Amino acid sequence: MLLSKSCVYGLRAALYLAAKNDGEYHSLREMSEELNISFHFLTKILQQLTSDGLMESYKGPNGGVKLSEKGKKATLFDMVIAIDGPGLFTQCALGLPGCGSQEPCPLHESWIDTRASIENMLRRTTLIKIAEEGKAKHFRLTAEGKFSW
Amino acid sequence: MLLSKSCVYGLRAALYLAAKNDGEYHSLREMSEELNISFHFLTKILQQLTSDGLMESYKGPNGGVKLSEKGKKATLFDMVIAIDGPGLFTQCALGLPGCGSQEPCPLHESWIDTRASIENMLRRTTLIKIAEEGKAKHFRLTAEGKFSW
DNA sequence: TAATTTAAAGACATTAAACTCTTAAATAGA
DNA sequence: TCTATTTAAGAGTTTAATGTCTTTAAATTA
Ligand code: FES
Ligand code: FES
Repeated sequence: MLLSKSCVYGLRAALYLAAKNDGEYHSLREMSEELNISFHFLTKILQQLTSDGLMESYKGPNGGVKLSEKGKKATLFDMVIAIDGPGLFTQCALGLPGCGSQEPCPLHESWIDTRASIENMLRRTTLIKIAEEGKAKHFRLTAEGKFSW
Repeated sequence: MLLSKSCVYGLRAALYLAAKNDGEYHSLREMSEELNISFHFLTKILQQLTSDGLMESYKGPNGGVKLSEKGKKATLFDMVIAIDGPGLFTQCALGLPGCGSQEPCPLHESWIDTRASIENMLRRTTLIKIAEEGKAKHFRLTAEGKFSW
């Protein structure tokens, strides 16, 4: 898969929060149930996004997480970088160490173009924008489509 | 990573054979040493390509593997399908089961375009063509660049 | 202060990918 | 026929990703 499971779960959760778009904290329990993601696993992932500054968390009753100001401006690219790191956008298609025009592998020229088109696609869209669209068009965010924006 | 390690190793080996472009069988021992790939692991991968008809193998002294006729016409896409399967070209970017315009996820429209551009990139080039270019321009095929076409 | 709710942190378990080893089967050549 | 060479097949191991559980810390409510 292009993105790791952690990354996909993080994205779904971020889109959930972006769709709510209230300033409220939403608990991980609520989100894990709505989105059909393991509670503890989701916790791990969102901790990472919180420490990365894309989300803010609050402990105690009525606590939870919400998008930070930074998170509200974030693109899908920012999310992928935060969770999976930059590898997808920097690594050689043949897995060779270092990827550059200095000592390219046979796939280099083709791959850097394709890689850039993936990156552009992810940079193009903010969480908020895609969540608004999802809400308007009733796109699905879970396996069963049972989640309603 | 976009492609699995198995897939990358398979590609490197296929490019090795495509570059030789003699009708000869090349032993797995030779290839694993030239390409810095674990002998036994490479064996597994090439067995798969052989049973898929992209390569032919021959046992005994002076045996080994070579590209089949099908393999000589094969593109990078054919190789990826043979080793990693079609998932990359069919699956939902958010990991949801089934991916189609029937019940799209919020990334669907963006993703199918990007996915197609990956697929086109891989379909565009045959092993032979890319190996010829690699040979002509002395591109590297191993970590240290020690392999010489 | 005490009880409850929630995230944080980290240990632990499971699974799938990556890698290794051993034995069997086919072929060639002495 | 015997031995060496090579792929085939399959079992076994290691490692990294994924998923679960327990304990701790912070905040709220009573
Ligand atoms: S060196 Fe291989 S893709 Fe750049
Ligand atoms: S449904 Fe998600 S990418 Fe097609």
